[in-house]
Amino acid sequence: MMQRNILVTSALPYANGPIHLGHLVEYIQTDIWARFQRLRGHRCIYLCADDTHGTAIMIRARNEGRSEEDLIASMSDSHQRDFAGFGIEFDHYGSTNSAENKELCSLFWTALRNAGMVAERTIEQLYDPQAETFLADRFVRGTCPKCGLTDQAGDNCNCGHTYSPTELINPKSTLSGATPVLKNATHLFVELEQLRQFLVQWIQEGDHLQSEVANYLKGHFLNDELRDWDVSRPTPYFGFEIPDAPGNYWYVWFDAPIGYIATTQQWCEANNESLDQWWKNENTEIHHFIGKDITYFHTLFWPGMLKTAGFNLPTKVHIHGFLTINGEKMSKSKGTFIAAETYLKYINPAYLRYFYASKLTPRVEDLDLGLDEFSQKVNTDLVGKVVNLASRVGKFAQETGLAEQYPDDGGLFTEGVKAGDEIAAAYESKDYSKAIRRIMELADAANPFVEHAKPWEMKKDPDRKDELQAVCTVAINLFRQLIIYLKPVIPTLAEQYSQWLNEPITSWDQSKNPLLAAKVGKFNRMLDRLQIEDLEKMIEESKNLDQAIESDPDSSYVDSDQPLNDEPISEEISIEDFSKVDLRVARVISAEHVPEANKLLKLQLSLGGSETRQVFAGIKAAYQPEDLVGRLVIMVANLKPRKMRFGLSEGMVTAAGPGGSEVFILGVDEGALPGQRVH
RNA sequence: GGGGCUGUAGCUCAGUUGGUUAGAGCUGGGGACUCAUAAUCCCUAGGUCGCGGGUUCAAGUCCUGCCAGCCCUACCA
Repeated sequence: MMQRNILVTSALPYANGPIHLGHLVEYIQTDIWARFQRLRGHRCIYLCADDTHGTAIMIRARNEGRSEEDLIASMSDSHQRDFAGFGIEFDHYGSTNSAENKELCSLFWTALRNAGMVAERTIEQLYDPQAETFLADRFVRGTCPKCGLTDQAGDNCNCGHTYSPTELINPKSTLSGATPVLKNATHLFVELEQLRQFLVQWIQEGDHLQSEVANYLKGHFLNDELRDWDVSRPTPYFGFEIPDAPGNYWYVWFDAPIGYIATTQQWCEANNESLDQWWKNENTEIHHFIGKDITYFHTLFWPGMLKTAGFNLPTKVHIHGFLTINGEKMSKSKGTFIAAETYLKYINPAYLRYFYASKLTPRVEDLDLGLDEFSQKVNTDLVGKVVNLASRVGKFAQETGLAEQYPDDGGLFTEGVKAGDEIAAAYESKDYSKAIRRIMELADAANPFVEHAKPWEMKKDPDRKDELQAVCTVAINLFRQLIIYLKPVIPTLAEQYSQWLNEPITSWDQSKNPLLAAKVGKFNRMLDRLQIEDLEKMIEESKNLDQAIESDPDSSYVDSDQPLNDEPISEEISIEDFSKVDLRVARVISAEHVPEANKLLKLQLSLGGSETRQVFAGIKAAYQPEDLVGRLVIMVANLKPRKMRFGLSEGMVTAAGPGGSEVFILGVDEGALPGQRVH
């Protein structure tokens, strides 16, 4: 077999938050693929790094009163600890804030300049004179220029209008509360349109992308002229200063993917390898694993940059969907926003690796972690079928050892060898669910063999010792085959096997020949059943963690300042101003979905007696209609009715939260009656 | 509104280039065994393959229309 040289990466996690189960969908699937390739005898290096630059890091470091370097160093430690906990085995873990990365950024930059692809344009942007920084749209709030609503986001208003932050009336910086001023800033743009022909071809030919991704790009980007990409940010910015444009920094998404190469270089230096061997060599494969949210950075900009700078293009960009838990988006309040660290306290990481593998397909689909399904699958498959096979012959085998010749097993082992090719093909094409399915079919065939042979009867008859040895030899070799096939997913199980039989598993091909004439050590329990209670504890702790997040342990009521930062307090008003708003207690008497609307529920609210109001509320993602009926809510009763596509909305239901599924309706303590005014 | 993906047994999914009575695992029901982590084994139930057209000797599989779900995008709050 020809040995392939394969370089694999996962997306670089951003250094402003801990690793959670959603991230792990990616790192686990990449790790499985890399381990599989190595087991098959290929050269495969798996590289990753922290993504460390940008405004968010700068602001956070500022808020925490420490340097950016300090922040990213501690974040990198915690990321690497979490990854190690899940058995993610990087050949090297770097940082985008490295000397190597800086140098490579210059190299890419020069190439883009030389290719005549960099354009300079002055744009007018809001600037916070107090924080001394330019403000991205999301850091500005103010009054909507179209409808006059106060405290609206920098790029769009609750009234539905979109605009530029420069059009906002009375804008405020969310960083300092200061009034931003308009300031000219020169930005540098990469003219991607120049590479259009190349990109169109690269995207649609050569199987670099899943077909649905190629279609998506074709429909969304390639139909129109490719817009210039703004790759510079004026000072202050945490990142690398652009050498030929002092006072300007490369935008974080410029230097992040270059981090793949910089990390390779660090690895090369440590291992006496040449970078060109990996990144300028047509015999090397480059595989990026990423989530669907960062598709266009990796499928448009990145290939464009690589092409221009003369590096290898990705052989394949593998794109996956998001994680849902029990069919819903991860939610902090429901305790399903589970940090890697929290999971590790309660549950064996091998189980998550197995479960993800059993659900992953080559398509860009969201993966659902149903907690009941999770425990059931782990317990029936891994414990009941796989490990049980070894467990049930463990004691006998310790006495008999393995036979010199492989006994007649009715063709089971040979079947397993045949299946091995299919399983390998499934791993290769990232169809892990298929691989797992085939492996479990083998396990399903193995247990009846032991059952029908009845080794426990042989054990009672000294004359049948050879038969007993034969049964053990078969059972252990079938188990061994399973373990080898599962090794990319659950390497720890292979290690346990190796200790037991004193045989290291280093190659996929070991599955083709049975282990014979070997001593068998004492069998130790390999996996415990997954307890529902542990899952419950994990959820409970995740809920608490959310409430206590980043709080001072000495104080029980230290809440994050994030909400206030996101949305600062509005300008002062008089009591008369407030009294204009007529808030009323109302009872939800009916609630239903609006078929054509994505976010709206249609509510009928009763103000007591025969007074009712029809209100459309953007809470579909957060509430089920049936859960609302009967509840008391607080409504704005004198709001001018608004005609919507779906009907007339005669008021507004009050709620807090950023939106989407994070919406929390205001309630009222017991005793309040519909129609009563809120004073 | 535009684009994409999906829709097969209660649940999770297989169904190869269209070819005989549509499959598996789990769950459910009945039985057996005791080597094994209340594990295992045997038997069994259960499907108008989202719906309607069309192509074909033959369609879960191809074409088309519709419906539903999810995602992206736009609009709407």
